[in-house]
Amino acid sequence: MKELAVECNVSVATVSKVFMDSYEISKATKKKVLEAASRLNYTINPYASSLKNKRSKTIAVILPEVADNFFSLAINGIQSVAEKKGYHVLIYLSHENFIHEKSIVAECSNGRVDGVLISVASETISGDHIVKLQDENIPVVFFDREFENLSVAKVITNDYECGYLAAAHLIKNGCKNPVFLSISSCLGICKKRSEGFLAALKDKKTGHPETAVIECNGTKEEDNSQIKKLLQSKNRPDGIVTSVERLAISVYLVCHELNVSIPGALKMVAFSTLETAPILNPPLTTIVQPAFDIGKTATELLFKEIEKKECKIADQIIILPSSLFERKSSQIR
Amino acid sequence: MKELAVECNVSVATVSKVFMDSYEISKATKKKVLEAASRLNYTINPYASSLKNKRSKTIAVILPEVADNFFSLAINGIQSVAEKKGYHVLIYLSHENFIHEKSIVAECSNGRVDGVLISVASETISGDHIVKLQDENIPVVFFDREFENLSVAKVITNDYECGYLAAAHLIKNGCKNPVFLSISSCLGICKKRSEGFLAALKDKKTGHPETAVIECNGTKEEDNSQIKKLLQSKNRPDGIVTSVERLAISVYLVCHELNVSIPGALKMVAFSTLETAPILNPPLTTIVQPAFDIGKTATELLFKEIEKKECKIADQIIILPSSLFERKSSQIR
DNA sequence: TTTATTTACGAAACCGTTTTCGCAAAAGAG
DNA sequence: CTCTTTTGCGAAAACGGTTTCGTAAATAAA
Repeated sequence: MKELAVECNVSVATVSKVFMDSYEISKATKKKVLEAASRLNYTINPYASSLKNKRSKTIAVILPEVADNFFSLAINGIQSVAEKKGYHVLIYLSHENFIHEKSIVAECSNGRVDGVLISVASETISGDHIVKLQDENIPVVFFDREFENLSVAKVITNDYECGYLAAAHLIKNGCKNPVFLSISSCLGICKKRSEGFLAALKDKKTGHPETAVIECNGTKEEDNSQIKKLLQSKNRPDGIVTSVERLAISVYLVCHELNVSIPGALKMVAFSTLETAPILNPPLTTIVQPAFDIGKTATELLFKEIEKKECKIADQIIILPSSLFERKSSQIR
Repeated sequence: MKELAVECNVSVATVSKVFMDSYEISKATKKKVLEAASRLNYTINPYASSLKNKRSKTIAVILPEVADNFFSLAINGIQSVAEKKGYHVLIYLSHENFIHEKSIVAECSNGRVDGVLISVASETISGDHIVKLQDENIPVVFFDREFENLSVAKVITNDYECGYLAAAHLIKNGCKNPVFLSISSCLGICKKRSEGFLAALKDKKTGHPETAVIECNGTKEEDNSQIKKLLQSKNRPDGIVTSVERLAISVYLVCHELNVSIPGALKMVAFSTLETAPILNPPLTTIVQPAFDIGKTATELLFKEIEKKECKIADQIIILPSSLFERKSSQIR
């Protein structure tokens, strides 16, 4: 900037003001400086700028994993609005691990980011790290996976209703013993989905509510063998609802291996945004979350607070409904 | 930091040195300062730090899109090493658009990042923006999708061989007229895969090399209708190799719609890391890239230059082989 | 005991911006 | 033609660290 200043015979203050597009500077000098800048291809140093403004123009996105198609789509939504605002997006992966998530969140509190979007890990058992972040005046928005009972803005889907819907759908189609595969009993998303699921079981007086929610929170191999055992047990279910995408794939793989016919012996509904759902064998009935919109809306909400248009977003809850796509995996045949 | 200094009765210089773990500072004061820091929960301001060191501890990852499972896995690999090094990861999406890619790359040249990992957009028709980046002394590594004829480090897979392998596999299994669905004639990855594909056609004296490479570079809908037309034409292929994941899904969807039997009427091989390949209808023969390792290796290479362990990585090429998983979609029946 | 060296720390300059404040010159008002 | 206001710009002080260099005290060497 100093070089540019001497090149143009002005002060650094003037150059800075040109880049801020200040009204104090005449058209003529603005033009002169900008031309010289592009000639020397000079651009503002973002960190010096951040230091001065206390604005990083960066947000953090904390995800449990990125292999799930849901999160890929959500990232797209997030990116689309961040970019429009001229913001940069830092990605962090918690790998479903609470300790890891805490250390990531801690990294976000020293001014590195202006806001945080987070979908909590399945192993997260406390919201203290999030509260601490808010205490440091960093806006936070949960998207999809919230941690309950916190005064934090959230963009989620209608999990309870969808849990209910999934169970009701299976029961309507003849299931006598449907089960729900959860990944965590702490996770808001799983709790609500399973609660809705159980409510349907009770309403329809079907199945065994006491044992109908099964937790799969191991490695992929552990989950697979757990599912295998489940499908070979004497009280094996005739219907499964999976709470996340990867469990749906596991169930399919196990069924192919054990020759369990879907939907003949087992009907399935999956919470999933899998693009390949219609071309699976058999086509998979899915409850699909509006992943892109969840990401987009959460980011818009975050910016409301970052830009102080709306000072307190903390208690705002936005619910974007999911929808059931009925396919062969859950049909009567 | 100033507050912390007075709290501990030392100078800011000393505090700074404590955090740098300088040998100049005694065990005792280090302990004192660190304790006070955690009590006041103080952490170093990253941007002030970056400004002074000219190190951002951040790398950029530029991707065409994130919906493709390949990139999700690659991000995991990238993140795994960046995290170990204490680096942060900025994600940018080019949406396959060249102009967009250029503006993203430009953003990376003002010190915001210490290095760039890029998988180029399919519409990228020049490498000037990349060269410019290198001129600014920002290390760059291509991963998976390179732009050819540039002196830039790259981590890629054995595309030519795999293209050859795919065609040979189809021909061996009885295809008389296999085609290759490309997304761009400029993209190194597609060029090599299609060249390998064509070489096999010539070697085996099969098919119509002049018309065997078809470019699908439109929207999803445009690609779908192009594929539909292809499968309804009188010279319709009896084998398809798709260069990217999304085209494989498109072909399957179209085949389901048109009732084209796979592998009866059409055999398929896809370049893809789709986790659902074995449970598709029919199971899909894939050539799977070691996505995680490509990301990981590329990042390691990048850090070699960032940390100046190896001054010039520019011409290094690392090839990680892909492997063919034969499934029903390409079998003789 | 004197001199040389090591240890532990502080003062101050600097990294590249932004912003306040002051001040001329130009323009407008009376 | 004087007086006020506006316009256009520069000097300098931050922002929060890092680093060089200097120095006093403690230790070692002679």
